Amino acid sequence: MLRHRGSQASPRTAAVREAALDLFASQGYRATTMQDIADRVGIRGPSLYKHVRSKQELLVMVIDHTMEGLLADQRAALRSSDDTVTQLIRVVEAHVRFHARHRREAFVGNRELDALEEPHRSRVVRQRRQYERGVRRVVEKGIAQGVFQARSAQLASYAIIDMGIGIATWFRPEGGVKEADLAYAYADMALRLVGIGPGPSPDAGEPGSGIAGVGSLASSGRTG
Amino acid sequence: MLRHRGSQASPRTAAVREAALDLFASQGYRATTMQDIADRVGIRGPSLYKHVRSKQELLVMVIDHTMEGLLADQRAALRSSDDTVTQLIRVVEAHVRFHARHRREAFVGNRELDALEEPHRSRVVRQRRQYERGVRRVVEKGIAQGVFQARSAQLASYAIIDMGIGIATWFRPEGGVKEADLAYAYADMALRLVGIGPGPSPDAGEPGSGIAGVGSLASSGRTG
DNA sequence: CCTACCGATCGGTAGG
DNA sequence: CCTACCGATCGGTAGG
Repeated sequence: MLRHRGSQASPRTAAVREAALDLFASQGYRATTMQDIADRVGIRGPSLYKHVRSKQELLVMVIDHTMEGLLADQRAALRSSDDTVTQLIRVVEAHVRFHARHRREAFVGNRELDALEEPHRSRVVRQRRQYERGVRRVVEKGIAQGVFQARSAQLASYAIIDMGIGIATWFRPEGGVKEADLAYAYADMALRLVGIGPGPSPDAGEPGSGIAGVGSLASSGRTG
Repeated sequence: MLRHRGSQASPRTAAVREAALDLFASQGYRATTMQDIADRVGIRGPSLYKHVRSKQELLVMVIDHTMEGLLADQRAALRSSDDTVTQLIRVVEAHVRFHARHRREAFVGNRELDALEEPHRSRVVRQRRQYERGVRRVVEKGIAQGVFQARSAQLASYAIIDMGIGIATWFRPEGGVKEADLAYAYADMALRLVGIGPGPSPDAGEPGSGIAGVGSLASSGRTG
């Protein structure tokens, strides 16, 4: 899932993209200079232009690639079943797994959307709306079928999406929370959110323990 | 709640802070020039330095003010009752109301944390941890008392906080969703998340209608 | 609060 | 992939 497009280009070009992704995630797009990227790769600044047309192109590639992966994963989840509950579970799990596995990409896609020049920004905004619609339709279908209860399908789907997006902010693979456990926990919470209450079996987790090892990407802090 | 500190200074100074807040929210801190701020206020760029020491100081003021307001609201919510369910409801409602009412502030506080120089950044990160702890402790207490069921207090509180943060991204006061309704809806969802299932009375909302008028701050798009 | 201006940074190009 | 370098931008200061 989400094999780096860069792996088809020269190794150097792939390294440039990886360096850009990492720096955009940790410092921000505008705070990252072409010099920073070149240093990371071990070449001189101007040499980057042998691999890439502009700094903006690097951002476009990172965000486009991310949105395509996200949408593809969601489509697969939606196609996998006709059962609404199963669909919601899989859509949420795909969402969560993506944000855990591709934290930097998701983080950049969220924070640097404004740094995208037209027409790229508008295209990505459309893709994001489409992605949100995918979640909302499942919630609406469940409500119509009487299997979900929710005050507002719109608010419930925003809440579900936003809690998943937050994962990219604090999740750390080394932190001890396994991606699968995270996906299951969030799917359970999403189901509860829409009025289905299986919840965890009371002895499924260790409630008081919290889950260790939450660190932070870049500056991490959260809330505001 | 959260009266602009600027209102104590000269009207011009207040205008400078307001312009900075608005521009930081819509364009980002780095993308905003002192020239932009001066234009908005109707003075020349260098004249800004009669009101403010630096661009960074403007960001520090915005974010500090925001964190103080957020923490004060949370403390009031926590002090208001000993009942854990009531506390969670009020903490979530305060969180949601703040992110709806002070969207720009919350947005800037979240997105521009990295743009803060030391020691400001570290201080704000500590405040954010404190804020998160406030939510987590209520969840932990509820679990210990047996009134909440959750796999992980940590994950549940992150989910609750993150869904509220998301509000700053899409909420529009003109959008037709009233702040109070938003707060109630999110408090209900938070309760469900921790295993309490009152949910809305089945006829409390219009499920299929979604809620109209969700727009976007700055570029808005979400997810990524 | 203004004009004049500085010093530094930065994305990108020229021309090998 | 490199050296040399340009043009533009920008935060901030000098000195009224």
